[in-house]
Amino acid sequence: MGTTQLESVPEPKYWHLKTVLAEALDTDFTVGEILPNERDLAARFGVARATLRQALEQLELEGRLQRRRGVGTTVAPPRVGVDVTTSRQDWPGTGHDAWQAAECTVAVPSAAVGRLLDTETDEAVHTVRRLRMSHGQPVAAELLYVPSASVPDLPVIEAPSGPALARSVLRELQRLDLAGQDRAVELGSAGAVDAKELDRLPGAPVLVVTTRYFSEGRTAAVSVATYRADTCRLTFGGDVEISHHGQERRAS
Amino acid sequence: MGTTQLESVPEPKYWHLKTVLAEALDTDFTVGEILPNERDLAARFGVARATLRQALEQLELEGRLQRRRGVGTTVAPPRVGVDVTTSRQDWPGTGHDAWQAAECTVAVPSAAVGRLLDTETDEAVHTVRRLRMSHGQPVAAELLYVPSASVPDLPVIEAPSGPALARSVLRELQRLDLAGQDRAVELGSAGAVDAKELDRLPGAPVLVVTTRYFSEGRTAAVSVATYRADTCRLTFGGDVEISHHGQERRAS
DNA sequence: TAGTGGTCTAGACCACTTA
DNA sequence: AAGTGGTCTAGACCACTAC
Repeated sequence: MGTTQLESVPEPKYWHLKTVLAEALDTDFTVGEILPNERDLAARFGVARATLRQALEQLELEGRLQRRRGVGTTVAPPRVGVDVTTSRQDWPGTGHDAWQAAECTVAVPSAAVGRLLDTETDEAVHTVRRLRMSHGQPVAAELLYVPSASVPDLPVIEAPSGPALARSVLRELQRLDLAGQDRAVELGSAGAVDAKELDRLPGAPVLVVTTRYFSEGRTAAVSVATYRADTCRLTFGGDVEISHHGQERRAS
Repeated sequence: MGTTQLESVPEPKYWHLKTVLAEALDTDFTVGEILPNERDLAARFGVARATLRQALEQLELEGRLQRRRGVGTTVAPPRVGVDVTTSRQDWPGTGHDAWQAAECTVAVPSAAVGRLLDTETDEAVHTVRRLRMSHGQPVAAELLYVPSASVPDLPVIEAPSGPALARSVLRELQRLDLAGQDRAVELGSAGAVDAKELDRLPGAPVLVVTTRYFSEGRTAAVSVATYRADTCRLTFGGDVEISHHGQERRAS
């Protein structure tokens, strides 16, 4: 025999299936095309539906497929690159791909966020909820925590409803001069509310971007943004330094 | 009745189970403690093992559990923050938490990498494999692609074996002055080789960090590093500026 | 050898979308 | 109403680890 492999490694069926499907996606399908349904596919490959689904789940995790209940499984477009580099707060409704639909409440943050903010336990902070759109699709849901100390000039007269308060808080925050920021990215799964806003099922994989904004030696605000992991590629373009070839370059 | 919920939302069992388990982890368990086995847990909660496993998978994805075949399920420690900010190539064997065990071959990269490198199709490049350790555990596996043009002074006399070549390539790369870099983070699943080096099963979720290094107006190298998503939190700490009030800040 | 998690099966029913 | 993916079950066997 060929001695190509000692076949000592019994590759799981779903893994092999995933490989076969991935190749098929490259050659026989175009973006947006719908695949046969799971029962047919499973029968075609001679496996149980659960096994077929394990392969599909992996491909969806890698951003190659998109599955929607009641509709079907389609070939996903390449992930969109979303820039996560911001030197100042983005203004809702301003510009190309940005944050939208702000909402604001005042609440006591979780212990973890409270620790990042250096606030007293049980101290309530302004909590702004925003949604980030890209190409008409929601890509991220953010919770922005702003201690009252960061927005001292917030008009107290108006105790407006959500959206108006959100705009006020963002506007006041804008006035602080930002000393710097601090970012972390990790994998998480979407909670119920985030999932609904991102048009995904609860538990969908997300990239959680936690940002601390510094100003005047304090932590002025903390942002926790959850990006759809299936459709997003987070880009950090801002690290290009002033090159010797004359004009300073900046990605994007 | 309480009218608290219209119970119109039949929460999936595994989701509820996950919530219950997450609370139990916080209150009744300590880091490193082993949980009862899956069959017992499933029986205790009155669900099928597959359903219980769905909950455990989510918790593992969130970095709260660690499961090892043949051993059991243990409570995972908090994720370790690994700094992904580098102004120059890290030197293997140099310093605290760094890259180790370099290996090098010469090969034609995938089409996607070739595109990032601006190389000719079918042009072979030096391919350095490194492993990043943190707290004695492997956290990332990297492939560093270096076109020959970036290391022109590489001693051609020595056509050394893997590790020696790797050191040579890294040393030569070190001599280039780095104009800047370009980073992207996305979710992926570990291939067979990465999985083995990271001590995970194939298909394990990873954070793929793709970095382009620029020098002299060209792309000098491309790095594709896959970080264990279950144990790592990628940090970008370098964005804090030295600004005393109101000096120039980069980025607009 | 015993016990663990990983894979796989063949069903069933549910929630959702579309027509 | 028909068709899709999502959830769930009750088994079985396999691969790995540790004793």
